[in-house]
Amino acid sequence: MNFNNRKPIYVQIAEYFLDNIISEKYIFGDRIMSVRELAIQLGVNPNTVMRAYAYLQDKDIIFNKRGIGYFIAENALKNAIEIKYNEFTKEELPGIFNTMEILGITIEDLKKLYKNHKTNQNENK
Amino acid sequence: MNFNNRKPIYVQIAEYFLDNIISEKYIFGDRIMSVRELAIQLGVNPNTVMRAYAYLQDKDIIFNKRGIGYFIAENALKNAIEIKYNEFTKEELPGIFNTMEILGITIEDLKKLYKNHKTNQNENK
Amino acid sequence: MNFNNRKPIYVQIAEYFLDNIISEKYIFGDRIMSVRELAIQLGVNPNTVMRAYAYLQDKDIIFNKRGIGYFIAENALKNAIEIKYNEFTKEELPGIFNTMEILGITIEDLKKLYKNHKTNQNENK
Amino acid sequence: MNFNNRKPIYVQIAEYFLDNIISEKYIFGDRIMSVRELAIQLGVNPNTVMRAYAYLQDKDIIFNKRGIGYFIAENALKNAIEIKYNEFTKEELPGIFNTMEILGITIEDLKKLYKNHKTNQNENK
DNA sequence: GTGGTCTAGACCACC
DNA sequence: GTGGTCTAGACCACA
Repeated sequence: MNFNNRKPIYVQIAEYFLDNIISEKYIFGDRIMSVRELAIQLGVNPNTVMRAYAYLQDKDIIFNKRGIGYFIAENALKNAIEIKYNEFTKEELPGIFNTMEILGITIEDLKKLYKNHKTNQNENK
Repeated sequence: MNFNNRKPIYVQIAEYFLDNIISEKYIFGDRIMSVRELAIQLGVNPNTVMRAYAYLQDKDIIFNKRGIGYFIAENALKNAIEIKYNEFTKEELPGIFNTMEILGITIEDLKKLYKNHKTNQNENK
Repeated sequence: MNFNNRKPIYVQIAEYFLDNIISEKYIFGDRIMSVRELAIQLGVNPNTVMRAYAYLQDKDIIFNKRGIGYFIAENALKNAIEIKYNEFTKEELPGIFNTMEILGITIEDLKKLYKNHKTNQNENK
Repeated sequence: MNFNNRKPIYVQIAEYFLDNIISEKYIFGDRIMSVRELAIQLGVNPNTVMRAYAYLQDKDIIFNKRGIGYFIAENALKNAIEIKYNEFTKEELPGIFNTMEILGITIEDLKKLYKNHKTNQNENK
């Protein structure tokens, strides 16, 4: 995983799980890596992973069996979608729409930018 | 001006000028408020305003006449648009498009969300 | 490090890093002193160091790992040379050449002055 | 006269006189513009001109006849050369030589840069 | 009056 | 521990 500097690392870790739960790579009951393991794999301080897990646990995305590990919760999929969707529409979109108006970018323009985005993505594969 | 907590104040001050330059409320040659003046008006420390002005000067949006004050630079409009546009397409859009794919949101869905956004905006007026 | 009064301290700190990157005393990946550490060592306020670091980061000379510290960036050498060279040829040389013409100093004269300079340097060692 | 922002305006005004005295456009006994006149012509605060004149008077480059005006002093040429030369060799050159060493620029390189400089100058005429 | 630099010290988020 | 932002207040050069 490559971290960018615009968001806290622990947030990026949490998002990684949210995304993979939504795309159902992780499903109810799956055990996820231990804090220590993941920290080593990511080259990151265990506290940072811990913080991501604490966040996910708080949101009912994962749960903890003491002494055993962390597991995907029953409502993980539903909750993950809800979190992501709310964040998207309430936190991100207003700013985006605002900027679009200031710059005079229309939804049609956005469509073109989206196509470019997809093209670039495929090229980098 | 109301500050939100998600971004540093000095960034929000700089953005205020960028936005108003793009909408041509400020044009080439206009003098902007002195550091002290604006600081008092915003209820903020002069250093904080200074930081915003230093950023804008570095980006060729404003320039300084010694002992007199800050003025909108000749290429302010061009540069402001460039900064805002790059910020938008390079920093914000990729994340947005990513989230849209994960959540299965299409450009058509976005259009609807945009209409809602506009409606809410008008209601709050 | 001894500061002179002709330039702001934060500029002199930044130049110290530029020079040492160019002479390859600092290379890609090296961690530099933390803001606080360097501030104490130089007997200077952390804000002043911070300002130098912010400048260097903006110019892609150093980068930050969150919560860990600042490191020499990959293109630090290239960028540092470019900055220094541009500063030299665009800002300093024109004035120098102008003064030389007014005073009737030739490049040959300069060569002699350079030799004196080197001699004095060695005597002071 | 176009001012640049790297030096105080009053210094640039003083330098204008020094240069023109050295090139003997102004000679002993010439009356120079009054403070007010020059201030208006330059679009500058009279205090700023006053400061330049005070500096020049202090260095025995000009003198004042009360109620009449400022005049070029007898030893203006000699003094102007001395000031300019000292400043050049003591203040400017050491820094230049230093930078040259850091960047690995030789006197031969400088010769080429000087030729470019002259070429550009002629093109702009 | 203008900006520019600096200090001292606080508080916060993050690792 | 790390950086980042902000305040309060000082001092200075310059116009």
